[in-house]
Formats: sequence, C-alpha cells, structure tokens
Amino acid sequence: MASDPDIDPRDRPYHHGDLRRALLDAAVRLIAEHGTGEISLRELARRVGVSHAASSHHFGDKAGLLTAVATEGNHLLAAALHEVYADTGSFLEVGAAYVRFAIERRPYFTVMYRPELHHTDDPELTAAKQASREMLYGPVRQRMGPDRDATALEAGIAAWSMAHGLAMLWLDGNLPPQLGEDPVEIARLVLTHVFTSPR
Amino acid sequence: MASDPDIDPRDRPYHHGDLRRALLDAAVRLIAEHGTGEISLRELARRVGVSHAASSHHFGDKAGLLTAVATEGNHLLAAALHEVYADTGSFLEVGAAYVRFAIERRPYFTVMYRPELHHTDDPELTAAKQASREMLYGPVRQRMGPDRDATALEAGIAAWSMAHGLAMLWLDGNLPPQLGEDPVEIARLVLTHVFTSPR
DNA sequence: TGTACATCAGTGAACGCGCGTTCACTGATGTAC
DNA sequence: TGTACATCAGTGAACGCGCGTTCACTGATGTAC
Repeated sequence: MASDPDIDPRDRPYHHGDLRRALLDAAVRLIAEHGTGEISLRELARRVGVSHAASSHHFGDKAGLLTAVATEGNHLLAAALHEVYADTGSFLEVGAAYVRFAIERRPYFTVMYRPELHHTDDPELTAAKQASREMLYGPVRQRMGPDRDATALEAGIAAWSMAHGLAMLWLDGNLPPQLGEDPVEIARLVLTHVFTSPR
Repeated sequence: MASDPDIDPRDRPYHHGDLRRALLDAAVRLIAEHGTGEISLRELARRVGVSHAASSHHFGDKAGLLTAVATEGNHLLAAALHEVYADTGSFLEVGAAYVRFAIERRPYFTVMYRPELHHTDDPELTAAKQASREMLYGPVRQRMGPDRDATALEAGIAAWSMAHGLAMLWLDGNLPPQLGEDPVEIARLVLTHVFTSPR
C-alpha cells in the first residue's frame, strides 16, 4: 500500500521524465488524504516510486515543495475567478467560485492559507498571490470608480472575508445542517447579504 | 532556556497542586510562540518543570490536551461575545469582538478551528462549541423573529463568516496595509457591509 | 558521424533528532474506623 | 488521636518510530567539436 503498485522497478527508467510534476500531483493527493498540509517527504517519494532524496533536486526542501503547491494553487484560483467574472460579470458568482475552489481543490486551498509551511519570501509565490488577489477585489474596485477608493476596497475585503470565512467554516464542518448540503448554493444565499441589507 | 529557571527542583513539591491548569496555561503560551497548534508534550512538560509523562494523568493524550484548550477557548469566546452584546445590543460590535478575540487570544482561536487536533466527539467540547455558536447567531435569529427563520439564519451565518474570514486573513497577514493597523477598527469598517448595501 | 566531457537527475546509506506512549514504580494525600 | 490502607499524582526509563537533510556516488543525457 505504501508504494504505487503500478510501478514495476524494471519499467522505471533512471530518469523520471517529469518528476517535478509527479511530485506536485502526488503531494496534492497526499494532502487530500491527510486533511492538512502535514505530509512527509518520504511518504511522498514512496508514492511516486522514487528515492526520498530526489525531491531536493526540484524543490530544495520541504517548505520549497509546499511553496510550489501554494504558488500553483494561487494561479489556479486566479484563473477560476477570472473565468467566472468574464462570463457573468457578477461579484456574487465570483464569491461562489471562491467557495467552490476551496472545496473542490481543498488541498491547494489548505496549503495556500498556511503561510508557516511556505518560504513566504519566494518571489513566484508572491506574484501568484498578487494575481489571485487582483481577481478577488480588483473588479469591485474598478466598478466602484476611482473616487471612492476606500469604500470600494472595504467592500472588496468584505466580500473576500465572507467567502473565505464561509469556506473555512464549511471545510471544518462548522455550518448548521439546516443550510443544506451544497456549499456553492449556500455561498450564493449567504453572499447575498454582503450586497443587501437584511434589516 | 528549555525549562523554567524559576523552578528550583528542591522547592518543587512532589504534587504540583494544579498541574492541569499549569499545563493548559503553558500550552497556550507555547502555541503563541510557535504560531500553530503543533506543540510537543515533552517541551510543554519541560516548561512546567514536570515529567513528560505527567500530563497523561490529566488529559490522556495529546489530542486530549488540545481538546481542553479548544473547549476553554469556546467558553472564553462565548463569554466575550455575551458581554459585548449585553452592553451594546449591536451585531456589529459582536462581530468586532469576535475579531478581537481571534487576535488577542490567538492561540485559543487557532486551536479551536483545527478540528484535526481534537477529539471531536468530546462532549464538553461539543457543549462549549454550542455555547459560542449560540452567542454568535442566536441574537440575530432572535431579533429577526420566528417567522423568517431561514433568512435570519443566513444573515447570522453571513456575519459570522465575514468576521471569521476577516480574522483569518488578518492573522495570516493577507490584508492590504491601506486598511490600517487596528484590526478591530478594520472589522467595524468591513462588517458594516453585511448590513448596508454598497451599491 | 563519432567521441569526449560537462551537466543533470536520481540513488542509497548514514546522521542525528525529538517525539508520543507505556509501564512498573514511588511519594503524598485523604479517609474509614 | 492514631493507624491502616486505598487512591491519586508524578517519575524516569524504555520502546519503537519516522522523519528531513546531507553526501559521495552513478547512470543518463545532451552538446561542442
């Protein structure tokens, strides 16, 4: 069970071909199984069928690997949000897409928001974070016009906070069951309250 | 540095007196230093100046200790929210108090929302969580009246999500600096958007 | 087309570590009579 | 008031573990001439 039964050592060439990609994919799968960002490089190597020292050639150390996961996650998130906003032009749908990303790509999401696992000064990670940030509250800021910047920023943060909090609470099983079972539908219902007064 | 220099082994009686309390307090301090819920029972015991096997008498195992931290945290949160609501009657201030709790009592907050560290079926923890939950969206539900239960629940979840997300993002250093430096003030500004339409 | 050689990718053994849990034990406390 | 004894709280040694990193190495690849 520990190592991939599909890999016969005799079929395996000395050079893997795309070990970096394989390690990243296996890491995401491992994180999905463990539920947190805590994975072991040795277990990861066993999965991929490779020496446990091999990953150091691609990522340096463990934090380097998880930094790469976080970087990729931010790019995936940015792309998902961009697509939804381009298609619908709706802030609410962007928020719902954020929640969908958190749930469907939970391993990425988890690692993205555990900075103690990263090399936080990594320039590629920083760039990827900025890209996803811009997709998050860029559109709100833009639509509200340049003269009301402060309020627009706050509104963007408000929406991001709500989507983020809702995703976190759902992932931890903290939402009451009466809300239903589909987290994206819940997100639409709840996010309505950012833009509409319930009073 | 590893063990408390104040404790001279000759002053220390065989029985500690209140080891349970001392372990909990030291655990909270350790978590504050490490920034996450990952602490070691051995390091904890060193701090308190006690054998590393001693904690098992009070908490069983490591998850038991962290379950107790989470339980206490939920009670503290419930009390803080209750007091603010009793004093002000304001939902917004309750939300701001939630964010303040997350920041001022960060170690508790962190452990409370990492269920993989707990015995999630612990009855005391369950009760404590319900108590803090009730303080969170009970007031909203109550004020909105029994006839609009679904909407009221959604509004409560919306406010909780926003406060929770905002706290998380602030703790991870993800908020843009333009918002200012005081997280509770930021919370008031941002939470306004749950109850007021920015359009 | 062939050869020498630098570079790259992966190996496998070794190092050194701290950890959580278990266990038989001992010292202290408190209670029944 | 004194004594026996059960219970509780803490000890310290041992077990067994998996881990991340380092290092000299080897096999494979690709490029210069």
